Amino acid sequence: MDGTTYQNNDRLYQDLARKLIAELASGKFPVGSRLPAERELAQQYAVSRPTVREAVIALEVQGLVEVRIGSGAYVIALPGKRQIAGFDIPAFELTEARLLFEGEAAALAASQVNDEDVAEIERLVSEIARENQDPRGTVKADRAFHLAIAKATRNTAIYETIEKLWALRDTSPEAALLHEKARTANVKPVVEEHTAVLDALKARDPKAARAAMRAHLAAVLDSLLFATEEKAVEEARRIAEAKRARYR
Amino acid sequence: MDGTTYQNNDRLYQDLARKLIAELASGKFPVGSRLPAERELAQQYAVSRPTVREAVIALEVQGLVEVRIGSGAYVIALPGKRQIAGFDIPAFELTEARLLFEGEAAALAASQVNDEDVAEIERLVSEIARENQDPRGTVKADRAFHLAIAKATRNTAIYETIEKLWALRDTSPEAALLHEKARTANVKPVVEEHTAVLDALKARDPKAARAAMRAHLAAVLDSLLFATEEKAVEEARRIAEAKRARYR
DNA sequence: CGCCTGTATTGGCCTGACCAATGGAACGCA
DNA sequence: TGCGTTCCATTGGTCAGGCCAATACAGGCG
Repeated sequence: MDGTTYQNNDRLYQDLARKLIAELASGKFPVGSRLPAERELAQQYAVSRPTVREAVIALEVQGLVEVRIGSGAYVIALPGKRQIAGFDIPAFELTEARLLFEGEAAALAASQVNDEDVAEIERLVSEIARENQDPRGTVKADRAFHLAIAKATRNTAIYETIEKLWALRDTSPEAALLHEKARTANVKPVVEEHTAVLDALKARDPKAARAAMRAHLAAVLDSLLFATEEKAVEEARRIAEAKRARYR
Repeated sequence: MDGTTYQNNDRLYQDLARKLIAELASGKFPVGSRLPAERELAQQYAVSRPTVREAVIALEVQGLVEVRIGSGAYVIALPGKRQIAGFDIPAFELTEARLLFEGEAAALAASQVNDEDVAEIERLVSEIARENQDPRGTVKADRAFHLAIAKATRNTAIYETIEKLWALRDTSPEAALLHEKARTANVKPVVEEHTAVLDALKARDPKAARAAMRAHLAAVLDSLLFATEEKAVEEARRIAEAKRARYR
Protein backbone atom coordinates (compact mmCIF):
# COMPACT_ATOMS: atom_id res chain seq x y z
CA MET A 1 0.00 0.00 0.00
CA ASP A 2 1.72 3.06 1.21
CA GLY A 3 5.45 2.82 1.08
CA THR A 4 5.64 3.57 4.75
CA THR A 5 6.23 0.47 6.79
CA TYR A 6 2.97 0.06 8.57
CA GLN A 7 3.33 -0.73 12.23
CA ASN A 8 -0.03 -2.28 12.51
CA ASN A 9 0.69 -3.20 16.08
CA ASP A 10 -2.95 -3.63 16.79
CA ARG A 11 -4.71 -0.44 17.70
CA LEU A 12 -6.55 0.89 14.76
CA TYR A 13 -6.52 4.37 16.20
CA GLN A 14 -2.72 4.47 16.10
CA ASP A 15 -2.79 3.49 12.50
CA LEU A 16 -5.26 6.24 11.73
CA ALA A 17 -3.35 8.78 13.81
CA ARG A 18 -0.20 8.01 11.84
CA LYS A 19 -2.05 8.50 8.60
CA LEU A 20 -3.48 11.79 9.75
CA ILE A 21 -0.08 12.99 10.90
CA ALA A 22 1.28 12.06 7.51
CA GLU A 23 -1.48 14.14 5.96
CA LEU A 24 -0.51 17.08 8.12
CA ALA A 25 3.13 16.70 7.18
CA SER A 26 2.20 16.54 3.53
CA GLY A 27 0.76 20.01 3.74
CA LYS A 28 -2.71 18.89 2.87
CA PHE A 29 -3.96 20.57 6.02
CA PRO A 30 -2.06 23.77 6.75
CA VAL A 31 -2.02 25.37 10.17
CA GLY A 32 -5.36 26.92 10.86
CA SER A 33 -7.29 24.68 8.54
CA ARG A 34 -10.00 22.33 9.64
CA LEU A 35 -9.92 18.57 9.45
CA PRO A 36 -12.89 16.78 7.89
CA ALA A 37 -15.74 16.01 10.27
CA GLU A 38 -15.43 12.91 12.42
CA ARG A 39 -18.24 11.18 10.61
CA GLU A 40 -16.62 11.98 7.32
CA LEU A 41 -13.21 10.71 8.36
CA ALA A 42 -14.84 7.56 9.62
CA GLN A 43 -16.29 6.95 6.22
CA GLN A 44 -13.13 7.88 4.32
CA TYR A 45 -10.94 5.55 6.31
CA ALA A 46 -13.59 2.89 6.78
CA VAL A 47 -13.49 2.92 10.55
CA SER A 48 -16.02 3.76 13.21
CA ARG A 49 -16.45 7.17 14.71
CA PRO A 50 -15.10 6.17 18.13
CA THR A 51 -11.88 5.12 16.42
CA VAL A 52 -11.69 8.45 14.66
CA ARG A 53 -12.23 10.21 17.94
CA GLU A 54 -9.41 8.24 19.53
CA ALA A 55 -7.04 9.14 16.72
CA VAL A 56 -7.98 12.80 16.91
CA ILE A 57 -7.39 12.74 20.65
CA ALA A 58 -3.96 11.29 20.03
CA LEU A 59 -3.19 14.25 17.80
CA GLU A 60 -4.69 16.61 20.32
CA VAL A 61 -2.54 15.30 23.16
CA GLN A 62 0.48 15.77 20.95
CA GLY A 63 -0.50 19.36 20.47
CA LEU A 64 -1.10 19.09 16.75
CA VAL A 65 -4.76 19.95 16.61
CA GLU A 66 -7.33 21.74 18.71
CA VAL A 67 -10.89 20.49 18.83
CA ARG A 68 -13.68 23.03 19.07
CA ILE A 69 -17.06 21.79 20.09
CA GLY A 70 -19.65 22.07 17.39
CA SER A 71 -17.10 23.35 14.94
CA GLY A 72 -14.34 20.91 14.16
CA ALA A 73 -10.73 19.94 14.68
CA TYR A 74 -8.27 22.63 13.68
CA VAL A 75 -4.58 22.29 12.95
CA ILE A 76 -2.50 24.30 15.38
CA ALA A 77 0.94 22.91 14.62
CA LEU A 78 2.64 20.73 12.11
CA PRO A 79 4.45 17.54 13.05
CA GLY A 80 8.19 17.56 12.97
CA LYS A 81 9.15 20.67 14.79
CA ARG A 82 8.72 20.44 18.51
CA GLN A 83 8.49 23.72 20.29
CA ILE A 84 9.96 22.15 23.39
CA ALA A 85 13.43 21.67 22.05
CA GLY A 86 14.10 25.31 21.48
CA PHE A 87 17.42 24.64 19.85
CA ASP A 88 17.23 27.72 17.79
CA ILE A 89 17.07 30.31 20.49
CA PRO A 90 19.86 32.77 19.92
CA ALA A 91 22.38 33.07 22.71
CA PHE A 92 21.66 36.73 23.09
CA GLU A 93 17.98 36.16 23.71
CA LEU A 94 18.75 33.43 26.17
CA THR A 95 21.02 35.66 28.17
CA GLU A 96 18.63 38.57 27.95
CA ALA A 97 15.92 36.37 29.40
CA ARG A 98 18.26 35.22 32.13
CA LEU A 99 19.15 38.79 32.92
CA LEU A 100 15.54 39.69 33.52
CA PHE A 101 14.40 36.49 35.19
CA GLU A 102 17.43 35.81 37.32
CA GLY A 103 17.48 39.43 38.38
CA GLU A 104 14.01 39.03 39.81
CA ALA A 105 14.91 35.66 41.25
CA ALA A 106 17.85 37.18 43.07
CA ALA A 107 15.64 39.90 44.48
CA LEU A 108 13.13 37.37 45.71
CA ALA A 109 15.86 35.15 47.05
CA ALA A 110 17.25 38.05 49.05
CA SER A 111 14.06 38.12 51.07
CA GLN A 112 13.97 34.37 51.50
CA VAL A 113 17.47 33.10 52.07
CA ASN A 114 18.48 31.49 55.31
CA ASP A 115 21.97 31.13 56.66
CA GLU A 116 22.42 27.72 55.13
CA ASP A 117 21.67 29.04 51.68
CA VAL A 118 24.12 31.85 52.17
CA ALA A 119 26.82 29.48 53.35
CA GLU A 120 26.31 27.26 50.33
CA ILE A 121 26.37 30.17 47.93
CA GLU A 122 29.48 31.53 49.57
CA ARG A 123 31.15 28.19 49.12
CA LEU A 124 30.20 28.21 45.46
CA VAL A 125 31.67 31.64 44.93
CA SER A 126 35.06 30.48 46.12
CA GLU A 127 34.58 27.42 43.97
CA ILE A 128 34.04 29.69 40.98
CA ALA A 129 37.25 31.52 41.81
CA ARG A 130 39.15 28.25 41.69
CA GLU A 131 37.33 27.23 38.52
CA ASN A 132 38.40 30.42 36.84
CA GLN A 133 42.05 29.64 37.48
CA ASP A 134 41.69 26.39 35.66
CA PRO A 135 42.36 26.91 31.95
CA ARG A 136 40.13 24.00 31.10
CA GLY A 137 37.30 26.25 32.04
CA THR A 138 34.33 24.38 33.32
CA VAL A 139 31.25 26.25 34.43
CA LYS A 140 29.85 23.76 36.89
CA ALA A 141 30.31 26.00 39.88
CA ASP A 142 28.90 28.93 37.99
CA ARG A 143 25.82 26.97 37.12
CA ALA A 144 25.48 25.70 40.67
CA PHE A 145 25.74 29.27 41.94
CA HIS A 146 22.85 30.44 39.83
CA LEU A 147 20.73 27.44 40.63
CA ALA A 148 21.39 27.82 44.34
CA ILE A 149 19.99 31.31 44.17
CA ALA A 150 17.02 30.08 42.19
CA LYS A 151 16.44 27.45 44.81
CA ALA A 152 16.59 30.06 47.56
CA THR A 153 13.47 31.66 46.12
CA ARG A 154 11.57 28.67 47.48
CA ASN A 155 9.60 28.71 44.26
CA THR A 156 9.62 25.58 42.14
CA ALA A 157 8.35 27.31 39.02
CA ILE A 158 11.15 29.86 39.17
CA TYR A 159 13.75 27.22 39.85
CA GLU A 160 12.67 25.03 36.98
CA THR A 161 12.50 27.95 34.59
CA ILE A 162 16.03 29.02 35.35
CA GLU A 163 17.24 25.48 35.19
CA LYS A 164 15.66 25.12 31.78
CA LEU A 165 17.30 28.27 30.50
CA TRP A 166 20.67 26.92 31.61
CA ALA A 167 19.92 23.63 29.93
CA LEU A 168 19.15 25.47 26.72
CA ARG A 169 22.38 27.38 27.03
CA ASP A 170 24.30 24.16 27.30
CA THR A 171 22.32 22.42 24.62
CA SER A 172 22.30 25.02 21.92
CA PRO A 173 25.38 24.48 19.77
CA GLU A 174 25.51 28.09 18.77
CA ALA A 175 25.12 29.27 22.31
CA ALA A 176 27.77 26.93 23.61
CA LEU A 177 30.17 28.06 20.94
CA LEU A 178 29.63 31.70 21.66
CA HIS A 179 29.99 31.24 25.36
CA GLU A 180 33.17 29.30 24.89
CA LYS A 181 34.63 32.04 22.75
CA ALA A 182 33.48 34.66 25.16
CA ARG A 183 35.04 32.81 28.04
CA THR A 184 38.44 32.30 26.48
CA ALA A 185 38.56 35.77 25.03
CA ASN A 186 37.57 37.40 28.22
CA VAL A 187 39.53 35.85 31.06
CA LYS A 188 38.97 38.58 33.53
CA PRO A 189 37.65 37.04 36.70
CA VAL A 190 33.97 37.51 37.18
CA VAL A 191 34.40 36.67 40.82
CA GLU A 192 33.71 40.19 41.87
CA GLU A 193 30.38 40.14 40.11
CA HIS A 194 29.40 36.98 41.92
CA THR A 195 30.64 38.36 45.18
CA ALA A 196 28.46 41.41 44.74
CA VAL A 197 25.42 39.20 44.43
CA LEU A 198 26.48 37.23 47.47
CA ASP A 199 26.91 40.38 49.56
CA ALA A 200 23.47 41.59 48.61
CA LEU A 201 21.99 38.26 49.65
CA LYS A 202 23.86 38.38 52.94
CA ALA A 203 22.44 41.82 53.54
CA ARG A 204 18.96 40.56 52.62
CA ASP A 205 18.76 43.46 50.21
CA PRO A 206 16.45 42.64 47.27
CA LYS A 207 17.20 45.76 45.27
CA ALA A 208 20.94 45.31 45.56
CA ALA A 209 20.63 41.62 44.71
CA ARG A 210 18.64 42.40 41.61
CA ALA A 211 21.07 45.07 40.53
CA ALA A 212 24.11 42.88 41.12
CA MET A 213 22.66 39.95 39.24
CA ARG A 214 21.64 42.13 36.33
CA ALA A 215 25.06 43.70 36.26
CA HIS A 216 26.63 40.28 36.17
CA LEU A 217 24.51 39.06 33.31
CA ALA A 218 24.85 42.35 31.50
CA ALA A 219 28.58 41.67 31.57
CA VAL A 220 27.97 38.24 30.12
CA LEU A 221 25.86 39.88 27.47
CA ASP A 222 28.73 42.23 26.70
CA SER A 223 31.21 39.44 26.37
CA LEU A 224 28.78 37.65 24.08
CA LEU A 225 28.58 40.70 21.87
CA PHE A 226 32.34 40.95 21.94
CA ALA A 227 32.60 37.38 20.77
CA THR A 228 30.06 37.98 18.07
CA GLU A 229 32.35 39.10 15.34
CA GLU A 230 31.69 36.94 12.38
CA LYS A 231 29.84 38.69 9.66
CA ALA A 232 27.36 35.85 9.71
CA VAL A 233 26.07 37.26 12.95
CA GLU A 234 26.57 40.88 12.06
CA GLU A 235 22.88 41.37 11.82
CA ALA A 236 22.30 39.98 15.26
CA ARG A 237 25.03 42.18 16.60
CA ARG A 238 23.46 45.26 15.18
CA ILE A 239 20.15 44.50 16.78
CA ALA A 240 21.77 43.45 20.01
CA GLU A 241 23.86 46.58 20.17
CA ALA A 242 20.73 48.63 20.07
CA LYS A 243 19.31 46.74 23.00
CA ARG A 244 22.50 46.82 24.93
CA ALA A 245 22.22 50.17 26.58
CA ARG A 246 19.10 49.25 28.44
CA TYR A 247 20.92 47.15 30.97
CA ARG A 248 23.63 49.47 32.09
CA MET B 1 -26.42 13.44 36.56
CA ASP B 2 -23.54 12.64 38.80
CA GLY B 3 -23.42 14.25 42.17
CA THR B 4 -19.84 15.38 41.88
CA THR B 5 -20.25 18.71 40.20
CA TYR B 6 -17.19 19.04 38.07
CA GLN B 7 -17.60 22.01 35.83
CA ASN B 8 -14.82 21.10 33.53
CA ASN B 9 -16.30 22.80 30.55
CA ASP B 10 -14.59 20.81 27.87
CA ARG B 11 -13.83 17.22 27.27
CA LEU B 12 -14.76 14.65 29.82
CA TYR B 13 -11.82 12.51 28.81
CA GLN B 14 -9.40 15.27 29.75
CA ASP B 15 -10.96 15.48 33.13
CA LEU B 16 -10.60 11.76 33.61
CA ALA B 17 -7.05 11.77 32.27
CA ARG B 18 -6.11 14.43 34.79
CA LYS B 19 -7.58 12.40 37.58
CA LEU B 20 -5.76 9.29 36.48
CA ILE B 21 -2.51 11.19 36.23
CA ALA B 22 -3.11 12.48 39.72
CA GLU B 23 -3.57 8.89 40.84
CA LEU B 24 -0.31 7.92 39.24
CA ALA B 25 1.45 10.83 40.88
CA SER B 26 -0.02 9.85 44.23
CA GLY B 27 1.77 6.55 44.05
CA LYS B 28 -1.40 4.53 44.02
CA PHE B 29 -0.23 2.81 40.86
CA PRO B 30 3.53 2.23 40.89
CA VAL B 31 5.48 1.58 37.73
CA GLY B 32 4.73 -1.86 36.44
CA SER B 33 1.35 -2.10 38.09
CA ARG B 34 -1.86 -2.49 36.20
CA LEU B 35 -4.68 0.00 36.06
CA PRO B 36 -8.21 -1.20 36.77
CA ALA B 37 -10.07 -2.58 33.78
CA GLU B 38 -11.77 -0.15 31.46
CA ARG B 39 -15.19 -1.31 32.47
CA GLU B 40 -14.27 -0.92 36.09
CA LEU B 41 -12.88 2.57 35.65
CA ALA B 42 -16.01 3.51 33.76
CA GLN B 43 -18.09 2.49 36.72
CA GLN B 44 -15.80 4.08 39.31
CA TYR B 45 -15.78 7.43 37.60
CA ALA B 46 -19.32 7.23 36.31
CA VAL B 47 -18.44 7.62 32.67
CA SER B 48 -18.84 5.40 29.67
CA ARG B 49 -16.21 3.01 28.46
CA PRO B 50 -15.44 5.01 25.32
CA THR B 51 -14.59 7.95 27.53
CA VAL B 52 -12.32 5.79 29.64
CA ARG B 53 -10.62 4.56 26.51
CA GLU B 54 -10.05 8.12 25.37
CA ALA B 55 -8.49 9.04 28.68
CA VAL B 56 -6.26 5.97 28.66
CA ILE B 57 -5.16 6.81 25.14
CA ALA B 58 -4.26 10.28 26.34
CA LEU B 59 -2.00 8.73 28.96
CA GLU B 60 -0.62 6.33 26.42
CA VAL B 61 0.32 9.10 24.01
CA GLN B 62 2.07 10.85 26.85
CA GLY B 63 4.08 7.74 27.46
CA LEU B 64 2.71 7.07 30.90
CA VAL B 65 1.06 3.72 30.32
CA GLU B 66 1.26 0.84 27.90
CA VAL B 67 -1.86 -1.02 26.89
CA ARG B 68 -1.65 -4.75 26.30
CA ILE B 69 -4.50 -6.36 24.47
CA GLY B 70 -6.47 -8.75 26.56
CA SER B 71 -4.43 -7.94 29.62
CA GLY B 72 -4.70 -4.35 30.71
CA ALA B 73 -3.05 -0.96 30.90
CA TYR B 74 0.30 -0.98 32.68
CA VAL B 75 2.17 1.96 34.16
CA ILE B 76 5.49 2.48 32.46
CA ALA B 77 6.40 5.90 33.84
CA LEU B 78 5.24 8.33 36.48
CA PRO B 79 4.04 11.81 35.60
CA GLY B 80 6.50 13.22 38.14
CA LYS B 81 8.88 15.77 36.78
CA ARG B 82 9.85 15.00 33.25
CA GLN B 83 11.01 18.44 32.28
CA ILE B 84 7.90 19.37 30.44
CA ALA B 85 5.15 18.06 32.62
CA GLY B 86 5.81 19.50 36.06
CA PHE B 87 2.41 18.72 37.41
CA ASP B 88 3.29 19.34 40.99
CA ILE B 89 4.01 23.03 40.99
CA PRO B 90 1.63 24.78 43.37
CA ALA B 91 -0.61 27.38 41.82
CA PHE B 92 0.75 30.08 44.05
CA GLU B 93 4.32 29.52 42.96
CA LEU B 94 3.26 29.48 39.36
CA THR B 95 1.53 32.80 39.68
CA GLU B 96 4.37 34.28 41.70
CA ALA B 97 6.78 33.30 38.95
CA ARG B 98 4.47 34.83 36.38
CA LEU B 99 4.25 38.02 38.38
CA LEU B 100 7.99 38.46 38.33
CA PHE B 101 8.68 37.21 34.83
CA GLU B 102 5.73 38.75 33.06
CA GLY B 103 6.37 42.00 34.85
CA GLU B 104 9.80 42.15 33.29
CA ALA B 105 8.45 40.95 29.98
CA ALA B 106 5.93 43.79 29.98
CA ALA B 107 8.66 46.29 30.70
CA LEU B 108 10.78 44.97 27.89
CA ALA B 109 7.80 44.83 25.59
CA ALA B 110 7.05 48.48 26.30
CA SER B 111 10.34 49.40 24.67
CA GLN B 112 9.83 47.08 21.74
CA VAL B 113 6.19 47.18 20.72
CA ASN B 114 5.11 48.48 17.37
CA ASP B 115 1.70 49.75 16.41
CA GLU B 116 0.57 46.39 15.14
CA ASP B 117 1.33 44.76 18.47
CA VAL B 118 -0.58 47.47 20.26
CA ALA B 119 -3.56 47.08 17.97
CA GLU B 120 -3.63 43.34 18.52
CA ILE B 121 -3.33 43.69 22.27
CA GLU B 122 -6.06 46.30 22.28
CA ARG B 123 -8.30 43.93 20.39
CA LEU B 124 -7.59 41.22 22.94
CA VAL B 125 -8.49 43.49 25.82
CA SER B 126 -11.94 44.06 24.42
CA GLU B 127 -12.11 40.34 23.79
CA ILE B 128 -11.39 39.75 27.44
CA ALA B 129 -14.17 42.12 28.36
CA ARG B 130 -16.56 40.05 26.32
CA GLU B 131 -15.17 36.84 27.75
CA ASN B 132 -15.77 38.10 31.25
CA GLN B 133 -19.45 38.58 30.53
CA ASP B 134 -19.71 34.94 29.68
CA PRO B 135 -20.47 32.92 32.80
CA ARG B 136 -18.80 29.88 31.31
CA GLY B 137 -15.58 31.70 31.80
CA THR B 138 -13.00 30.73 29.30
CA VAL B 139 -9.59 32.32 29.52
CA LYS B 140 -8.52 32.07 25.91
CA ALA B 141 -8.42 35.80 25.35
CA ASP B 142 -6.64 36.30 28.64
CA ARG B 143 -4.00 33.82 27.65
CA ALA B 144 -3.68 35.36 24.22
CA PHE B 145 -3.24 38.78 25.82
CA HIS B 146 -0.33 37.66 27.93
CA LEU B 147 1.29 35.77 25.10
CA ALA B 148 0.94 38.74 22.78
CA ILE B 149 2.90 40.82 25.24
CA ALA B 150 5.48 38.10 25.58
CA LYS B 151 5.79 38.03 21.83
CA ALA B 152 6.25 41.78 21.70
CA THR B 153 9.49 41.38 23.63
CA ARG B 154 10.97 39.94 20.43
CA ASN B 155 12.70 37.38 22.59
CA THR B 156 12.01 33.73 21.92
CA ALA B 157 13.32 32.53 25.26
CA ILE B 158 11.02 34.88 27.13
CA TYR B 159 8.05 33.96 24.99
CA GLU B 160 8.55 30.25 25.42
CA THR B 161 9.05 30.57 29.13
CA ILE B 162 5.83 32.44 29.61
CA GLU B 163 4.01 30.07 27.33
CA LYS B 164 5.28 27.16 29.37
CA LEU B 165 4.11 28.70 32.60
CA TRP B 166 0.65 29.10 31.12
CA ALA B 167 0.68 25.52 29.94
CA LEU B 168 1.55 24.41 33.44
CA ARG B 169 -1.27 26.49 34.79
CA ASP B 170 -3.70 24.75 32.51
CA THR B 171 -2.28 21.33 33.04
CA SER B 172 -1.86 21.18 36.76
CA PRO B 173 -5.03 19.71 38.23
CA GLU B 174 -4.59 21.56 41.47
CA ALA B 175 -3.85 24.81 39.72
CA ALA B 176 -6.84 24.43 37.43
CA LEU B 177 -9.09 23.76 40.36
CA LEU B 178 -7.88 26.76 42.30
CA HIS B 179 -8.16 29.05 39.35
CA GLU B 180 -11.63 27.83 38.66
CA LYS B 181 -12.67 28.54 42.20
CA ALA B 182 -10.97 31.88 42.19
CA ARG B 183 -12.68 32.79 38.97
CA THR B 184 -16.19 31.94 40.06
CA ALA B 185 -15.73 33.47 43.47
CA ASN B 186 -14.25 36.65 42.16
CA VAL B 187 -16.33 37.93 39.30
CA LYS B 188 -15.09 41.50 39.41
CA PRO B 189 -13.93 42.50 35.99
CA VAL B 190 -10.20 42.52 35.58
CA VAL B 191 -10.56 44.55 32.43
CA GLU B 192 -9.22 47.65 34.10
CA GLU B 193 -6.07 45.83 35.06
CA HIS B 194 -5.54 44.73 31.51
CA THR B 195 -6.31 48.20 30.25
CA ALA B 196 -3.67 49.64 32.53
CA VAL B 197 -1.07 47.38 30.98
CA LEU B 198 -2.27 48.33 27.52
CA ASP B 199 -2.02 52.03 28.27
CA ALA B 200 1.52 51.65 29.53
CA LEU B 201 2.47 49.82 26.36
CA LYS B 202 0.87 52.52 24.26
CA ALA B 203 2.90 55.10 26.12
CA ARG B 204 6.02 52.99 25.65
CA ASP B 205 6.57 53.29 29.36
CA PRO B 206 8.51 50.27 30.71
CA LYS B 207 8.16 51.15 34.36
CA ALA B 208 4.44 51.67 34.12
CA ALA B 209 4.07 48.47 32.13
CA ARG B 210 5.96 46.50 34.73
CA ALA B 211 3.93 48.02 37.54
CA ALA B 212 0.62 47.41 35.80
CA MET B 213 1.43 43.82 34.99
CA ARG B 214 2.61 43.14 38.49
CA ALA B 215 -0.50 44.75 39.90
CA HIS B 216 -2.64 42.57 37.67
CA LEU B 217 -0.95 39.36 38.69
CA ALA B 218 -0.86 40.44 42.30
CA ALA B 219 -4.62 40.63 42.05
CA VAL B 220 -4.69 37.12 40.63
CA LEU B 221 -2.50 36.06 43.49
CA ASP B 222 -4.97 37.60 45.89
CA SER B 223 -7.91 35.85 44.37
CA LEU B 224 -5.98 32.61 44.57
CA LEU B 225 -5.36 33.16 48.22
CA PHE B 226 -9.01 33.98 48.66
CA ALA B 227 -9.91 30.68 47.08
CA THR B 228 -7.45 28.83 49.21
CA GLU B 229 -9.59 28.19 52.18
CA GLU B 230 -9.61 24.51 52.86
CA LYS B 231 -7.57 23.51 55.81
CA ALA B 232 -5.76 21.11 53.56
CA VAL B 233 -4.00 24.09 52.08
CA GLU B 234 -3.84 26.11 55.26
CA GLU B 235 -0.12 25.64 55.39
CA ALA B 236 0.33 26.98 51.90
CA ARG B 237 -1.85 29.90 52.73
CA ARG B 238 0.18 30.80 55.77
CA ILE B 239 3.38 30.86 53.75
CA ALA B 240 1.73 32.68 50.92
CA GLU B 241 0.28 35.30 53.20
CA ALA B 242 3.74 36.13 54.40
CA LYS B 243 4.91 36.64 50.87
CA ARG B 244 1.88 38.60 49.87
CA ALA B 245 2.87 42.02 51.05
CA ARG B 246 5.88 42.18 48.80
CA TYR B 247 3.81 42.81 45.74
CA ARG B 248 1.65 45.66 46.84
C1' DC C 1 -28.87 47.41 7.30
C1' DG C 2 -28.39 45.00 11.36
C1' DC C 3 -30.21 41.97 14.73
C1' DC C 4 -32.46 37.67 15.59
C1' DT C 5 -34.07 33.22 15.07
C1' DG C 6 -34.33 28.68 13.09
C1' DT C 7 -31.96 24.77 11.36
C1' DA C 8 -28.29 21.86 9.58
C1' DT C 9 -23.77 20.47 10.99
C1' DT C 10 -20.46 19.05 14.28
C1' DG C 11 -18.44 17.33 18.35
C1' DG C 12 -19.55 15.01 23.18
C1' DC C 13 -21.06 11.15 25.24
C1' DC C 14 -23.73 7.01 26.05
C1' DT C 15 -25.70 2.16 25.50
C1' DG C 16 -25.07 -2.27 24.08
C1' DA C 17 -22.95 -5.67 21.48
C1' DC C 18 -19.56 -8.85 19.39
C1' DC C 19 -14.80 -10.26 18.44
C1' DA C 20 -9.93 -11.50 19.63
C1' DA C 21 -6.15 -11.90 22.72
C1' DT C 22 -4.84 -13.19 27.22
C1' DG C 23 -4.08 -15.76 31.26
C1' DG C 24 -5.13 -18.60 34.87
C1' DA C 25 -7.76 -22.47 36.58
C1' DA C 26 -9.50 -26.91 35.85
C1' DC C 27 -8.52 -31.03 33.81
C1' DG C 28 -6.22 -35.04 32.00
C1' DC C 29 -2.28 -37.68 31.07
C1' DA C 30 2.23 -39.59 32.07
C1' DT D 1 3.13 -35.92 41.76
C1' DG D 2 4.21 -33.14 37.99
C1' DC D 3 3.48 -31.22 33.69
C1' DG D 4 1.11 -30.10 29.61
C1' DT D 5 -3.42 -29.22 27.57
C1' DT D 6 -7.82 -27.29 27.33
C1' DC D 7 -11.38 -24.24 28.56
C1' DC D 8 -13.43 -20.00 29.62
C1' DA D 9 -13.80 -15.68 32.26
C1' DT D 10 -11.56 -11.35 31.80
C1' DT D 11 -9.85 -7.64 29.15
C1' DG D 12 -9.01 -4.68 25.38
C1' DG D 13 -10.57 -3.56 20.22
C1' DT D 14 -14.06 -2.04 17.47
C1' DC D 15 -18.47 -1.18 15.70
C1' DA D 16 -23.39 0.57 15.19
C1' DG D 17 -26.62 3.74 16.34
C1' DG D 18 -28.55 7.22 19.03
C1' DC D 19 -29.41 11.62 21.63
C1' DC D 20 -27.77 16.05 23.35
C1' DA D 21 -25.39 20.56 23.20
C1' DA D 22 -22.64 23.87 20.95
C1' DT D 23 -21.78 26.12 16.73
C1' DA D 24 -22.34 28.26 12.30
C1' DC D 25 -24.81 30.15 8.80
C1' DA D 26 -28.71 31.49 6.18
C1' DG D 27 -32.89 33.62 5.91
C1' DG D 28 -36.42 36.42 8.02
C1' DC D 29 -37.84 40.28 10.93
C1' DG D 30 -37.64 44.94 12.69
